[in-house]
Amino acid sequence: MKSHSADGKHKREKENGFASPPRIKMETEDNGFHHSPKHEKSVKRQYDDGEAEFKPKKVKVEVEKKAKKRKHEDYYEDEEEEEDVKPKKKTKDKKQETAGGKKKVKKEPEEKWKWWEEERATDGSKWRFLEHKGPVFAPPYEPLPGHVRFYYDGKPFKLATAAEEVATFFAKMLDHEYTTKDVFRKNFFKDWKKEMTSEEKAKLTDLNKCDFNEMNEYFKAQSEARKQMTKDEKLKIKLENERILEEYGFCVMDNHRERIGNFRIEPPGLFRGRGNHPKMGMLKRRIRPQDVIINCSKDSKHPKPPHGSKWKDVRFDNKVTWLASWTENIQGSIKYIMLNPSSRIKGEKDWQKYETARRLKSCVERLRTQYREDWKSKEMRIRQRAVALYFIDKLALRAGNEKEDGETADTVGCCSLRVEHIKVYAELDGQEYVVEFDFLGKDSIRYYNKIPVEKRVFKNLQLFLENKQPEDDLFDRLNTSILNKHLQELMDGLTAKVFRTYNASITLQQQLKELTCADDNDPAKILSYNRANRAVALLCNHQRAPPKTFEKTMQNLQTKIDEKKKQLSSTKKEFKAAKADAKSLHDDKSRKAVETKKKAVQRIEEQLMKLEVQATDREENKQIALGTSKLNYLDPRISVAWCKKYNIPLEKVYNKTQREKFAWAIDMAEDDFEF
DNA sequence: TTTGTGACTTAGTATAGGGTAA
DNA sequence: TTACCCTATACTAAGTCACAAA
Repeated sequence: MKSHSADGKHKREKENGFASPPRIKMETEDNGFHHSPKHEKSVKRQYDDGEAEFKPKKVKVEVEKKAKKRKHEDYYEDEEEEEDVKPKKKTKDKKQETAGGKKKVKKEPEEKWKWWEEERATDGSKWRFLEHKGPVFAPPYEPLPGHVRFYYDGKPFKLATAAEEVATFFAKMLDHEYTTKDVFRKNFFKDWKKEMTSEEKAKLTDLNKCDFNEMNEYFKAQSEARKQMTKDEKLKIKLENERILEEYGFCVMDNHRERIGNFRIEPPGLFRGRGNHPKMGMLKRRIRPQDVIINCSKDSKHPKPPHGSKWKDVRFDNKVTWLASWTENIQGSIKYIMLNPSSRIKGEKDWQKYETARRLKSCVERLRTQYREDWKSKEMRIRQRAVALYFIDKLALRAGNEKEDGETADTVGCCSLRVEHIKVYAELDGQEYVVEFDFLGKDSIRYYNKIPVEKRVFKNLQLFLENKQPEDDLFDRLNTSILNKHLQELMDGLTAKVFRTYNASITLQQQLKELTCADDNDPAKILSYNRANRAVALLCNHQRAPPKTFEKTMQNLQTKIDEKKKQLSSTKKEFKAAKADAKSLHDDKSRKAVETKKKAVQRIEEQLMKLEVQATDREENKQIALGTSKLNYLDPRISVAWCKKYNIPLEKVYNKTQREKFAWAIDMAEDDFEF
């Protein structure tokens, strides 16, 4: 492929050259050149450094030069490529008109922007030009029709709009287990009261006397009606959604039209934390324009707030990647509108992440030697640090920041493990020095594991546990900040989470090597791939609730398999009979019949084996989620290389979205890529 | 040194919608 | 053509980590 495929050549660079940002205001230099409405067709930029070494640290001036150089080209390519998905915009500004003037040939091979072949900014700026239309707000509340009533203590009770809206949030969730939980109900009722008029407040004093059933039925009927809509009605909605996507779903960042990840503001509703969340049921309030901060370039066409409203603020900060933000009322944290994973800004970062992990690969043995040594340290803090690091490395645990208690579910990671989360056994089931982990991690997913550890680790753990209560910290002299500072000293850019990325990717690579048989057919190879992926998901503890229809699905599959088996045996019989015929008749026709039957047997055998593979795959996947590791931990170049090596269509491994996200890897990885 | 904040990545689940079997 | 099933996508919560402020 590319002579300048990046693999292995960039190891030493500071990944994407974003050194820590000297605070330079840039907007003024920016000066609008990005708008340039020229429409010379994108003659793909030729690189002076065609021989490919990606020069990591160009000085800023050079970056600018390049930017200027391509300013007329790129934006319009994107216009072309979007085209088969979206209806072309008719009106709009000058650039679009000029662009629209070009003849579009639909089936023309698309030319995608290869940002990974371009220089990256080194001054800490994330973009030079940013224009967008702002977020889409949740639709206003539509009061219930008169016949849908809320009852209190068995009698209809008319709620004012504010309280009614919040009541509908609860009504919609009635079938959910959440609404039976004490904490949820308590939080809900408290927040609901805040929305009530004084009369309502006086009257409605007991949630148990509130009857939301009629409302619940109404919403169910509505969703049923939506399903029953005619094709035409559905199409109308679809087109409207496409129109909104077209208008609000994209921005222009540095000459390129890029897809926004989440352009809709989160609608109001009841907060549903995960696990045992102390704030479940609280009211997530409606976000209005005056809550929203817009970020764009000064010289762009600023987004207009909805009629009669104002933004909270409009800023021009190109040191960040977000387009809009607001503060959410449950935890007081900030929510952002950002770009899609297929965008340059996300892709660059992703690529960088894997390059950091690959750098860890080249020094991980040194670090392991070091932490082993540290197990013997005289200092408690160093021993703790070393044991924690061992867990992070060996078990791919998360760092484990401290959390404010009472504010969130009680979950932990490595540094925040408590005494109650581990048990140590000098001997267990015939193994020496076993540690048993049992704790809730991110998203309150349980981590349970029993592993034998080295004797020194074991002795250290015993020491850490001495004289402590169950609720005490296991590593009382350690936190993520201390750990990461240490890691930073060991390798530039190293943090705890790099180990997860590294171990996940290296595991995939090893497993693929181990499991793939060149002689297998495609389905078997793909099963091997999925198994390799599964090994990683297991390592990272990526779980999912078994799909509700799991049992049924498996049953259906089994039925199919049984039928296929029957079909196979009868076809085999026919094959035998045909052979017998041919033997006695010796004519062409019967010989042909033998061939036909033979092929039929083969075909059915193949189908059967496909089904069986599918069943195995599914069964093994029951409680394991592959998506998370595939999307966030596995260097996509490993998968691309594997597909190339074994001639497996990439679509078998990555769906469309994933291929878009990993376009950089697909373009640059050859079959010999080594992580 | 500790605490808080902001930006960004990672996470599981709900649901829309497209394909397929009946 | 409809019902069903499954996948892709949308959604948003919950982490990590750097840096600033106290």
